[in-house]
Amino acid sequence: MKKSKIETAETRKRIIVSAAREFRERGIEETSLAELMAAAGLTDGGFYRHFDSKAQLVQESVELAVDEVIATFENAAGRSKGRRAVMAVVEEYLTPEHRDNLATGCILAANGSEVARADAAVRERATAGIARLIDILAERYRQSSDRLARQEAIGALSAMVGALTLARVASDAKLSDEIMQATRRQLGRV
Amino acid sequence: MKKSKIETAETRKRIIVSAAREFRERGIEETSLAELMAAAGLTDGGFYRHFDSKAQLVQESVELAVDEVIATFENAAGRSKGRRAVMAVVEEYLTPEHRDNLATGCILAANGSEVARADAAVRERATAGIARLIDILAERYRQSSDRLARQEAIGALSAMVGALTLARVASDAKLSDEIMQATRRQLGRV
DNA sequence: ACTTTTATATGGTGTCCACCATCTAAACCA
DNA sequence: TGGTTTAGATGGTGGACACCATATAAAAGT
Repeated sequence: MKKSKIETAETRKRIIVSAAREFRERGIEETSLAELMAAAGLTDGGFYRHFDSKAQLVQESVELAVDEVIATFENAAGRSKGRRAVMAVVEEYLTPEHRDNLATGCILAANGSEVARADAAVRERATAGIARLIDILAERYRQSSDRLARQEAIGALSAMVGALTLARVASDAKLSDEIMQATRRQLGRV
Repeated sequence: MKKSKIETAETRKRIIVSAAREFRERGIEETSLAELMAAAGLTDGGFYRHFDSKAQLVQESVELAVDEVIATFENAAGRSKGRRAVMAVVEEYLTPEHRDNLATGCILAANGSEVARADAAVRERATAGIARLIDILAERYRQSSDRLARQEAIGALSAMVGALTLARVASDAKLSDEIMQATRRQLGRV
């Protein structure tokens, strides 16, 4: 049954949004097209009317997820300036809520090691995202007239992604919480 | 053709060693038993003489890989004391060589997001490894009479794992190098 | 109004994978 | 030494997966 152009565009978008969540929740390779289409309320046969391949959907979903982290960083930084703004991002990033909600969280922490092995198109999108996140933090560090703004921004981003990943690996709840808390505090030191 | 007890034990060990490398290189779920057995110089039929399931092999391989990172940390720290020892670890961890050699590198960076989704047995082994790595670094920070030794240790480990993961995602060689260099320098600041 | 186009459903196909049954020859044990 | 056990090879099996052919019905175009 044919749908109108608007509905078709909406369906396509819904598949991407849904995939961006599922990939972060269950992993990219681990999620099948059938699961994805079901999550979007469709059967899997129609998939190829919207995408050439799973690889193409992965690219677009990664791009969307990357845009989401960027928006989250910008939102968290909000109207604050300097280190205050950086710390607002850190405080929102390293929380039990973020740790426990893979589907809506940072793709670099949710799929980091998988993206590192992904095809060039996917890695390029992720790379652009990393560059943007560094810029967002560096800009704030610079507002605190930090001469090593960019270096600190990179160090902070690395620590955030690493800490969240480790906190998710840790099956010991206490250790998991401690990893996030210690990294938060460490980044808060001048 | 039956093999002697010694040979059997050697074969079993060879499969685990080989798997620990392949899993880091290609990913755990992405590596098939047939590939693993071929890499160990065997056909896949005999696999179940040594292991109950792929899950069991994964557990033992992860354990081995975790032991390897721990040994690498201890070795790099060597006879140095305090922050000097920590920096020796960092300088060895955040190098192009480590970045470009997945198979022999840190499992937390190579399989972080995958291990976070793994079964309880695997996560427990990884968790024990994380705890040990933190202890190794904290002990050194304490030698420099750092009152926040444990917090610094956790921050440093998070930054190392995060930076290596991001450096591997980055398809831009310059950015990749910069991520490692900046994180090295950032961790070197007192 | 009527023809053409197309979004999705249904029902495949070929391939890969974890896992298994069986065989064989060598090691083990009495 | 002869019977038993077993490491590993060979050749499955059933299920999952990416992807495809076809049918259908509704939207688009004339």
